[in-house]
Amino acid sequence: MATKTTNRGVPAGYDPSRFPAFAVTVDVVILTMSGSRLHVLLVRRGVAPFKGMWAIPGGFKRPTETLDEAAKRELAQETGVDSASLLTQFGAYGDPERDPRMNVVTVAYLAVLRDVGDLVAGSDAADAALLPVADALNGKIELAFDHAKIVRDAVQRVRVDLDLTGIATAFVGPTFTLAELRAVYEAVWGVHLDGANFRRSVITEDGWVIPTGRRAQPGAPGGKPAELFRAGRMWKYSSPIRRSQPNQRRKED
Amino acid sequence: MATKTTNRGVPAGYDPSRFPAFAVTVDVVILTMSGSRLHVLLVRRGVAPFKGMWAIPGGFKRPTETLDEAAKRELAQETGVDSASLLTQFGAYGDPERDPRMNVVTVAYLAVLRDVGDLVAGSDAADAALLPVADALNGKIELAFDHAKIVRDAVQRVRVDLDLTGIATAFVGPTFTLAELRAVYEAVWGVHLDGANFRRSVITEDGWVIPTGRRAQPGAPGGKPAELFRAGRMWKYSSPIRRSQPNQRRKED
DNA sequence: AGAGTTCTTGTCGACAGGACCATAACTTCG
DNA sequence: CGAAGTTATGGTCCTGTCGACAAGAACTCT
Repeated sequence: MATKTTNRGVPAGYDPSRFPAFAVTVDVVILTMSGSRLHVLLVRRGVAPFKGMWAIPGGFKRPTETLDEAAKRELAQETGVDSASLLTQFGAYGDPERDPRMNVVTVAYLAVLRDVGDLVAGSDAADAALLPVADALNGKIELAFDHAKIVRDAVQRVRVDLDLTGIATAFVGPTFTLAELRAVYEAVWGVHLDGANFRRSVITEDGWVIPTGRRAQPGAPGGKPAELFRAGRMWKYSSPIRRSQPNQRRKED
Repeated sequence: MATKTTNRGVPAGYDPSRFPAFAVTVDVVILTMSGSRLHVLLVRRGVAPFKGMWAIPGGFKRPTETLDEAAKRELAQETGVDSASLLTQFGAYGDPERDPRMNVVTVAYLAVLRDVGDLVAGSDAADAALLPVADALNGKIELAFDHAKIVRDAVQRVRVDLDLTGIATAFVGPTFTLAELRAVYEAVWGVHLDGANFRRSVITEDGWVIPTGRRAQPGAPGGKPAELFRAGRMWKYSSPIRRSQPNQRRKED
């Protein structure tokens, strides 16, 4: 236990010049809202292993690009969207047996898009689909590799980011109603928020939402047409809405 | 732009069987409290590149171990501590030029320890030291590779974890005074917390701190001896103290 | 026109959290 | 030993925040 390390912690008997080689991939969990529920973009694998199963899109990192650039490239290839601002790295996965073919370490990114539906249509419909995250989390949809855990971690991350950053605006369009924005918080957190209180929290202090003067078309059952807003500058730093009960006070140990 | 991808997003003209090889390392940012200030464990590099500069400890991941196991092994090698519970992965770094020798992707972990001082003494004193994180962040200490950014991200992470998890108890010993616990929040967040209000927040609801009946020895300037507590079960889920002003309301855009 | 739905404004009360003061219990110094 | 200084602990007060709830406004459908 006295074998101390000076140079980057290389233990005795381990030759640093003959380092083990890994494949490095970048996987992207693409989340979006569809029908007031959270959805994830999945692709169906055409080759073994896990042939025919659903998986999150991804690919090899190239030696000349950064991890962020690789994620941006994968996102553009899969959806055609070129927006790096809502790409967030949230984890790395390197279990030895996670890929039966070889040693592969993957770095996972989270991308939040609004209405990716029409973009998926550009791809082969049989290969890519928008599926509810609830089905992926409860095992109703079986995912290849360790992608179930990756999706679970991504949802966990977006839950936290929702009251730490302004990621909520990435789910909605350039203009939006407060009900649309509220639906994001409700779907991701799985809670119910009072519409009146939500409006007050967002409206009172300025910098969060800016009224456009226009109004949205009411839905099928009618109702008063909602005001249309666009995001203010304050969303870049945090969210005006905070999760009420972050501590669950569970009974079990 | 129509080159669609079906199998894990491998683009046309890119042979997946000849994937680029990377070295994968695991670096550990070891944080601890020393004199009411946040400190980080750094080692001095003995070989090129960046010979003589400070760096965070780390080493190659082995093909047979997971990333978490590699981080745990590195932590044990560096400090002798074998406690996996406070090891948290917080980022992956893979810029092509981050290591001038070869393509290396590193996965960064955060470890929070109490009083690592005596453990460092077991190592060669000239090679490892506990230095204030403030000096590493403001550039007073120049770090090798992109380790300055890694340390910055680690501090950012522990700031967030402090009001989302019970990581505060990892900084203090098995028994502690409320002043010690408060010092953790104050040092990491850089704020001042009222001692009386802090006590009330932690004491009122039970499950957070459990009185041991004993009292601590007062320091040099005297003062009433403080009660000694140990951590309750609620720390496993969240923290009783939350950051007051998460939104800075900055003027600039 | 009337019922149903959604959006929007208003009111009220509970509660958490910060500022502040007073007291207790220890130290060191004169 | 007494006085001054320091820290811990308990108490009060006050303000702002947040949730529940009620009521009106504006639309769609039958």
